[in-house]
Amino acid sequence: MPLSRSKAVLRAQVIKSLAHPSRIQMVAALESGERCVCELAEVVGADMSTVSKHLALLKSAGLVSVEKRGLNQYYRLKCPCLASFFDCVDGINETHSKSMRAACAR
Amino acid sequence: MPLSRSKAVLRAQVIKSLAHPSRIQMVAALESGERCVCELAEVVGADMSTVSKHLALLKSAGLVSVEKRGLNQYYRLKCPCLASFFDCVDGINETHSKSMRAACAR
DNA sequence: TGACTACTTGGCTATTTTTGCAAATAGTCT
DNA sequence: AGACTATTTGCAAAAATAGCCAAGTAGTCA
Repeated sequence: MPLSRSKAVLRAQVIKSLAHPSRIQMVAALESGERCVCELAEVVGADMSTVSKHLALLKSAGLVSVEKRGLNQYYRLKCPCLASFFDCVDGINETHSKSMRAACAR
Repeated sequence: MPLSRSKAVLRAQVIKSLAHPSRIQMVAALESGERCVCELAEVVGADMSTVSKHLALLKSAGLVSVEKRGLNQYYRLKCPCLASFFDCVDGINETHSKSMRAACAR
């Protein structure tokens, strides 16, 4: 039985939220602990308003949570499985770049 | 040390290739074995040309490989880790929908 | 209260992605 | 060769994303 469209849409919402280099860098930064928006803006080198929108996306996908302390909003990862998720992605890239090199050498 | 931009871009290429409901349905269908383009078009309910383009994307990201036999192009998954990848995604969705319900009940 | 800092939101433009139709390509079969 | 099937490619329109600036909100601190 094929995966239903609605389940595919739910998966896509989460995956889309990770489908941007800046958001991937932000998540990677959050793997070592919570960060406020301006720290993440520093990490990715973008306008704070842009970073804030990226974070809103990650939040609505359920990947991060926020806590306000003083003037700052501290974002943190909600889900411990992302490390293995990225391992899988990196593995695909390694395999793929190898097969690309082999194809070019041919 | 933060994740470099170039590594984040590489990860994003793979993740983007999965960031669409139709492509997710296609990958799910391929989990039970190879499929030709017209079978996958049936699964997602889209024009075959559209499906062909989705598949080209998955291929260039290194997720699938193709083999031509007769008139058909048979696509298959290149990477066994996708199941756990989607488990992680589904887990995020479950956690998130629970917290959404809790927020609404409040 | 007023100045200041951290952040979010609105608005706008630019870019990227998605889609189907039509045309081109490639293999099969008589 | 000619008809037929499966797939890919070119094109153009529509939709979704990303980015920045400016303006608004909220907490802090003198």
